[in-house]
Amino acid sequence: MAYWLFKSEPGSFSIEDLRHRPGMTEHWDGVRNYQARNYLRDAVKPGDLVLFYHSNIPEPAVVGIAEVVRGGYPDYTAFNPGSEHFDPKSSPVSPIWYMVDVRYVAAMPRPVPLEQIKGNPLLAAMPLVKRSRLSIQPVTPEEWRTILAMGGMTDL
DNA sequence: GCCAACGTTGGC
DNA sequence: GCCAACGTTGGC
Repeated sequence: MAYWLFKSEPGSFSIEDLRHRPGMTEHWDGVRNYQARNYLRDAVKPGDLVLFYHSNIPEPAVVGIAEVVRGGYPDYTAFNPGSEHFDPKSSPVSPIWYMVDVRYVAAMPRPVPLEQIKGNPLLAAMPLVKRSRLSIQPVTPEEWRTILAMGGMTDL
């Protein structure tokens, strides 16, 4: 079982969107970066837990927890010319892009803002802190525990 | 809205 | 295969 951090712009998909569809799984699609793709295709597995991060807003923050319910499979939005994520180079026979499915687990009692994450020496090695734009990134068990504690979640 | 970081594209 | 140009991400 592994831990991850997934970024999303809340304007397109937020923890609230996930929370308001109880029991439903959501496709985490549209990832169009090779390093992130490799994680989705090869490493993200059912049962893994995810820090849900809101990016590109005045106070970016970790806002909740999701669980992976299906590991990497071809991102079919790449096959659809009508999709904003369409990629003519990807096809069902040789897909380039991958997606996973997640379900809602919890919202943080207190969102953990990027500013606090940057201020915690235990979290200094996170790609997030090192100004990486990577939208799917691994999280160590220690980082996971630290961020959950900062967010007031003691029971996960 | 700006712009730094950095990934991708394409000419050579 | 290099690298300049270009596009995107995402913090501020």
